[in-house]
Amino acid sequence: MADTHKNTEKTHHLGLHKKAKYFEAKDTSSYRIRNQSIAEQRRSLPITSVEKRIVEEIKNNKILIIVGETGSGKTTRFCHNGKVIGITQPRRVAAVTVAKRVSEECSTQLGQKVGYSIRFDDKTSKSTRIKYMTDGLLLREALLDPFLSRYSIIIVDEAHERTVHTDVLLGLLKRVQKSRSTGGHFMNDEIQFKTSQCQKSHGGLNLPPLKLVIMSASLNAGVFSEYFDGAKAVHIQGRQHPVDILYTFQPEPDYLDAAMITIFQVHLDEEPGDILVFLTGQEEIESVERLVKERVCQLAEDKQKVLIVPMYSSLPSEQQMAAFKKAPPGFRKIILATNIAETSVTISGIKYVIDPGLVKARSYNHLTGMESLITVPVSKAQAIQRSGRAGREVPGMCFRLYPENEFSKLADSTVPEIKRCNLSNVVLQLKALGIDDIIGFDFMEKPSRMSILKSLEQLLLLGALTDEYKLSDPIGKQMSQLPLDPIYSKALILAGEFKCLEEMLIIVAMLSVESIFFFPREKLEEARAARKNFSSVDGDHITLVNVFRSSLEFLDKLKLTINNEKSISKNLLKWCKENFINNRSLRHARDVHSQIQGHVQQMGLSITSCGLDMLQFRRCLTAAFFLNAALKRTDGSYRAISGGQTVQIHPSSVLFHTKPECIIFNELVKTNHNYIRNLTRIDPLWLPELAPQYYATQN
DNA sequence: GAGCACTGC
Repeated sequence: MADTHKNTEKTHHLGLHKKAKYFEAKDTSSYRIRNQSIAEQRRSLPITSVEKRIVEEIKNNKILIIVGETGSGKTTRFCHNGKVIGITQPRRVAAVTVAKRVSEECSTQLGQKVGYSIRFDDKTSKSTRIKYMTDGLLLREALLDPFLSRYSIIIVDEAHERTVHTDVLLGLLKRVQKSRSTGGHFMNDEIQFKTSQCQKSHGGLNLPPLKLVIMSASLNAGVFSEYFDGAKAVHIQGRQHPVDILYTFQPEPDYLDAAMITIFQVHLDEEPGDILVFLTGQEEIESVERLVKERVCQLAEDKQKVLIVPMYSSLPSEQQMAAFKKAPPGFRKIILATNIAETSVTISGIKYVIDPGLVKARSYNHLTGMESLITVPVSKAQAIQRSGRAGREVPGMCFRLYPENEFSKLADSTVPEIKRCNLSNVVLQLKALGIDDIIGFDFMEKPSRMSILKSLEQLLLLGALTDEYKLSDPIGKQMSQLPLDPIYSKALILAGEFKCLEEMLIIVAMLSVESIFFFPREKLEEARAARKNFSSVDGDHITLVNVFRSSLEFLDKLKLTINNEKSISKNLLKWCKENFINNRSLRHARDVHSQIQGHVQQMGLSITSCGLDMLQFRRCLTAAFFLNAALKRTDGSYRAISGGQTVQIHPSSVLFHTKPECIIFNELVKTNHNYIRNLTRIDPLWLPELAPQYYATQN
């Protein structure tokens, strides 16, 4: 009863507080003004004539910064001296879709003149001259070809996103460009040696200069220009429709409530058009979905035509597709989305954006090695990106659920990822590229000295570096070749010695993907029962091995009776559903598994199994993950040995109820508590025995 | 008793 009353009161409240009261309409919003002023200040050109100009600019400049929504592909219609133009993207899906579009525009078959290359999927050939790829992949290529000799031009798209890969790539490209114009003197001896061999095979030709184009949607081109020694920046006006930005008069104490009110205000008062609401996570989306559904029922019948669609990454792909479907005639679609709708997916039909201005972001404490997910205010750039989602097809509106003076207090842009993550992988790759002075490396934005030192220390403990902090041979070299977290690469090398490489390959594949199990709220008991079939008393690692092997057995049996690819994957999907396993994650794990298997075979490691001797496997896990050990306290919590933090077993672990005395774990994440995930029980005496370099001096 | 978003020859 009380609930109903509350609800009607709120609905009423909506009626009273019309737009003009609740929101301050900023028709001459800072957003539009800013767009305008760029157009005035810089020589902005309509998109059709821009192409010619850019080709001209690339001819005349070694480096060019292009700012604005360019419509990727416009700049890539030419190439020279039989070399390749490489275009990098932060995301796989972007690399694929842009490549497809450009190859269609050129009327060529994908994979011929225009192709793409991403992990697990290479659509290029000898005749490919325009190659789209992920930036991470180009970094990997640089390990084999340090001068990127195949490329004449490299275009880095979406540079404003400042992912770790983009930042490292920019540093590398700056260096490669300098060395290609000075004949390679810039690189150290080892790389010069590699290059001279490489050049011999190219008939001793000197490499032509490398041209760079940096594309950024950010309004702040200055940082890129400055980094590339005052490189020329060209501004291009976007093809966005105007978006009216509306702010609240007062700060909203409860942003979910404010979001609810706004959803209904738009639905009842504004003309047709879909609504996109930015929320922070799955839980929040589920609860808002329930609340909206409840309140819709209380509306007049002709106002009940709404379609509510949740959208977040861990949603099974069939359900994600629902967000892309058009709403039935007369219906309004309301999409409740995480950050995924900010850049990763584009949903058509959106006219209204509701933005509480918050995001759940990963932060990393390099002192404790602890990652945490915290809800923080978005940056100005993020808020602008979000509001832009309303103006892709028609003029739109964006409701920011905070006052305008709060907007001005937001940070201009999000802190680049390289300043808030574990750098072990970055450091290892730079070392493998022959860059020994990591602290002196010309990063666009330098990570803290502390976090670099911490990574060097970790790599030293893993044996990837010598006492002089040089890449060790063979361990460090092998580790750098594997596309894995360094600690997983080390685990594979160790597993070769422990004769359980087969099992460890499965583990690193399963740990490298998103969550394998899922526990839907409404079928929790069923899901738990399903997992019991795979559970091991030893912990999550062996449980994951059991899942992987069971799925392969099932797949093999299927292949004996059916030879229709489609029907096989349909059956596998059914098997996954029955077992509450995420089909996408499992497929991804199979891909990682076969890729890494190829790598370790090439390295000459022999893939042997420990059979039923799980003791041996657990000892190997201990030798590999000794840095992540924890001891039980009397109260049932745990103490992480290396960092000293108090931690708890994550409820998703098979050891949640068992609580063994001593465990090793793979992940330490702070959400509501300090949770450790993916555990195996071990004997504490194994630690000084198997990791004396770390535990011999400790107690 | 619980899961922001990306990504890797």
